[in-house]
Amino acid sequence: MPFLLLIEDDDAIRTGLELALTRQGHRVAAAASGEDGLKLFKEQRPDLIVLDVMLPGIDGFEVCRRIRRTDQLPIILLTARSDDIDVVVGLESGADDYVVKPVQPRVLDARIRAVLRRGERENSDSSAYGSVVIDRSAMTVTKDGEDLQLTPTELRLLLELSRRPGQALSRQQLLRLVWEHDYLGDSRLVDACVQRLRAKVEDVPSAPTLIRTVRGVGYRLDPPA
Amino acid sequence: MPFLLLIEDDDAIRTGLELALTRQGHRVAAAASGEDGLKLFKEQRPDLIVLDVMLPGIDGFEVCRRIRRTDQLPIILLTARSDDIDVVVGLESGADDYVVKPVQPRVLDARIRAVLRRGERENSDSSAYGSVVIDRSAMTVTKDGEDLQLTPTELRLLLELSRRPGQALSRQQLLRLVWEHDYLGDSRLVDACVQRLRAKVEDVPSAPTLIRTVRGVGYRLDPPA
DNA sequence: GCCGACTGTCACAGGGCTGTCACAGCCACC
DNA sequence: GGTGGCTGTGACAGCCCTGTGACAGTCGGC
Repeated sequence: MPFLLLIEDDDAIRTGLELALTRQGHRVAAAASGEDGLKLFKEQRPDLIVLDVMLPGIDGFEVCRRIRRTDQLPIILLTARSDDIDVVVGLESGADDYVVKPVQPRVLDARIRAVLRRGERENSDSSAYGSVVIDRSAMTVTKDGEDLQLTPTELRLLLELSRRPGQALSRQQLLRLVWEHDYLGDSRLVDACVQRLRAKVEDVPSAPTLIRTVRGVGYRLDPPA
Repeated sequence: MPFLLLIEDDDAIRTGLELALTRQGHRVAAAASGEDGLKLFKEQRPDLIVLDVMLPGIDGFEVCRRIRRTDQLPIILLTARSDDIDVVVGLESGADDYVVKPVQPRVLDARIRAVLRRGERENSDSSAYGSVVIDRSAMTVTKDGEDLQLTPTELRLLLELSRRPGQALSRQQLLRLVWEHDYLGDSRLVDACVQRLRAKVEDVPSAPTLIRTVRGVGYRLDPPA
């Protein structure tokens, strides 16, 4: 049974979600502030954290960053504002997913299960996307059983994308993850690498089904149907 | 029935994993610190160790190194941080596998069984890679039945590679495993030894099929098809 | 349908990575 | 002390990778 920590200052929402998530088969601990949340996190070591962004005192982003300094457990951000700024800041502070309030408990539940499943897959050595199989320990990628000769950068790009299947990653994020650069002027660096990767990985590179473009954001690796 | 030693300081995680692993048919001993773990290891001689990295006092890497000085039993590292640094340091300190927390018990169970299976194969006195046969008890390597006169370093390199067939090992890792050095400047040490080994082992040294180069990473011994 | 913004594509030059080799120190063994 | 084999080093060359910038193509909003 997954053990969740819910950090949310609004009493009504917190109590409601706590009840709903418990009913859906999770074990739930709850905190009403960032400080309490961090304390509870250290004491109880949950499997996953659901974290409100707007908190009195330490805000959600900061809580997220502090946890990320030492731990890698999944974090889902809960935000009342749906604008893209929050999403980007949130993901960059290390969250795995975000959900916009008001949220239906079963939507949140679905996200929770998805993120936990993703974690399980990451722990496995190889993952398959259609005919493409990524073997993390051999550091090889095969398609229909044949070895794809990926270059180091292409491989790193694919590995980072595959760590977050279904999640859109901005060029900025990819630049940080794959190239360890901070600033991407308006160069086509990421696009060019994606193009090269597609040429090797996709059946029809001009109509990609694995590595999808998310217009205005970046790219996303689609999980198998 | 496999006998495991679990070394983990967090009471909740330790108890939880102990219970889960017992249910999955393992016999489990548990320790809450590196010191206790080493003591228990010497007393009880488990088949495999599951070892947390972040421990008070002696940390997991150090525990791993100390055990490796005398013993070759499989060790699985448990780490909260998923960044590559830890993974690399972990494998260099002699671990056989690592798992990122939070971990689902059945994922850990799968890893344990995989590592044990691999161990069985390794402990068998000889393994064959195509026409090349490694005889561990005689410490000889033959090709098409003829004895290959490998030098000590070449032999150690081949043995380390063959401990993890199909897994890419970085130059850094190989340096630690084979030479017990810490720093590889930009010397060609590993490459040179690989070259010499290939000259003796491969059919066509310029087109190696056994010891493959993993560009940007290092080398990998390909298991027979 | 038009326009602007965004993305795909490509060729090229520079550079990083690896394979290769000769050589010198070192060690063990005579 | 001599000898021979083993090993690490550094230089070098070649190849492949990679980032860039220009341009074309595409998408979405109006």
